[in-house]
Order: sequence, then C-alpha cells, then structure tokens
Amino acid sequence: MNNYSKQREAILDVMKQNREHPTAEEIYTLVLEKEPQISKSTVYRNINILVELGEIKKLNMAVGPDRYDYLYQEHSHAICEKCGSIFDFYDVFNKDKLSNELLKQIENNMDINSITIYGICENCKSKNKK
Amino acid sequence: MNNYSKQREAILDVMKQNREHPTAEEIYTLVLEKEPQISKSTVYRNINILVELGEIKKLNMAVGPDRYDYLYQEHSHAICEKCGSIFDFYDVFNKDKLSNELLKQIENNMDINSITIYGICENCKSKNKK
DNA sequence: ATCCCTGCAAAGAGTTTGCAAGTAA
DNA sequence: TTACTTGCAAACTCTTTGCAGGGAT
Repeated sequence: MNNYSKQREAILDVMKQNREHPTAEEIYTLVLEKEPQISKSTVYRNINILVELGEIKKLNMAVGPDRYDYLYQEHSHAICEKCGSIFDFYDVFNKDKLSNELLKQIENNMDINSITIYGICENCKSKNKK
Repeated sequence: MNNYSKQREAILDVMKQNREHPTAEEIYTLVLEKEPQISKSTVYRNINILVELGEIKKLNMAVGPDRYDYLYQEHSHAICEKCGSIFDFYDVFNKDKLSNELLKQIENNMDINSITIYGICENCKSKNKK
C-alpha cells in the first residue's frame, strides 16, 4: 500500500481544504470536480488508506455515516448524539495525565488518538422541550 | 412510546446482567434464552427505545457494529480503534469544567452524556510492530 | 516484472420499516 | 377502543470486495 495515484492526492486535497468533517459521500462529490471519472469505491478505499496512514482521522459518529477530518491543528470534537452536529474545540484534556490514569485503571497501556465528547446540543435540547 | 412488554423487560434484564458491552446481535442471542420467540427487529426496536429513555447507552464504536451498556455506575470508555476492545474507567473528567470550556469555545451549550477516549490498545500496538 | 491502483458491478454487514395481528391501558 | 407492540419479510444505508485492466516503481 503506497503507490502514487492522482485520485488519492485529489482526495487528500479535498480534505485539506474542507473543515466541515465531510462524509465519504460528500468527499466523493467534491473530488468529482477534480477527477470526474473517479468511482465511489476508489474514494472509500483511499479514505481508508489515508486513515491508516494517519493523514486524516475518522470521527466515530453517534448517528449517520462516518465523517472524516484533516487535522490541520490538534483538536477535539463534541458531537451531538441527536443530530450529529460536530463542534471543534481546543486544548482541554491533559493527555499525559489521562494516559497515566488509564495505565493505572485498565492495567494496560493505550496510545490515545482522540477524545470525544458526546451529548445533546442546544438546538436539539430546545426542540425536545416543545 | 411506553407500554409494557415482556420483550422489552427481558432485554433490559439482559443489559443489567451483562457488562461486556454487547452488540444488538449478542443481546438478541441472550434474550432468546428467556423469550425464545422474540424477533431481531423487536430487539433492535427496543434497544433504540431504551437508549431514548436513557436506560442504556450506545457506544460509538470505531469498528464493527454498535455496542450497548447499562450504566450500573457512571463511567467512561477507552476504545481501541483497531480491534474494538472497550476498557471501562472511572472518575477522570471534570464535567463541569468541560461544560464551561465548551460553552466558551463553541459559543453554545451542550449536555454532556459521555466522554470517550479512542486509541490503539497494547495488544494491537505489539501486533503492528511485527 | 511486479505490485499497487483503478472503475465497475455485485455483495456484504448492520439496521430500519411496512404490514397485519396481538396486547396494554 | 385507542395507542403501543410484536414477528415477519423486505427494504435500506453505508461500506467492502472480486475482477480484469491500467499505472507506478
């Protein structure tokens, strides 16, 4: 896994320019502008390769299809479990401390890739009150 | 949504007795012992209802099917993005502080339901080194 | 030359839904 | 007697895979 392909490069370009956490489907639509002949399976395949290589990150959604993120800057996500909205936020967790806690509590080490907050956003909260 | 049914009760019973974060499929198999005629769609439907009611929690997995948890005690999860292993851990996050940070950073409030750490577990780490 | 890549079409996993009949309040 | 629930089967969404040909190293 690692020969150059213009399709993969186009996908990575899209990810670098997009900070809206697109789905595979959305990435496909965007890449079509540059590579009109690309197939959806190529998009899925390359997304997986880019995730594997650590170039992009997969967000573990509570609802709907997977979403992806290019990490231009280290950050975390808060995700609404009702509507799937994603909010970026920065510098809140002390990962070293967390690593130590984990090591202590689960008697096991773990490389922390990300920390995600799940909850209900303002918008969905007010909808429910009706 | 809220009439009694023995099927739903049986599912909740299974969840109360099981701390292995079962999938819908696993819950189905377990419930079959008590309710041999139950159908898989009833299991899926009731899992969703119990999540909606807040009786059980859905874990947002990085790989494989959704998993579910009965919260006998407040805790968080660390999930391996490679193999899907789940580790429970306790009392690490200060949710009030996090809520404040979120309110500040995303100019929006959010009810925090859970905080999940994603990473690579010891076991998968050593496999990759081969 | 060899291995990785592509597009296409088909298949797969996991989950939801329409329906007619049964049960709870 | 209305509204919720069930089992069944079919449908649906999202994603992966087999294949034959093309491109990269």
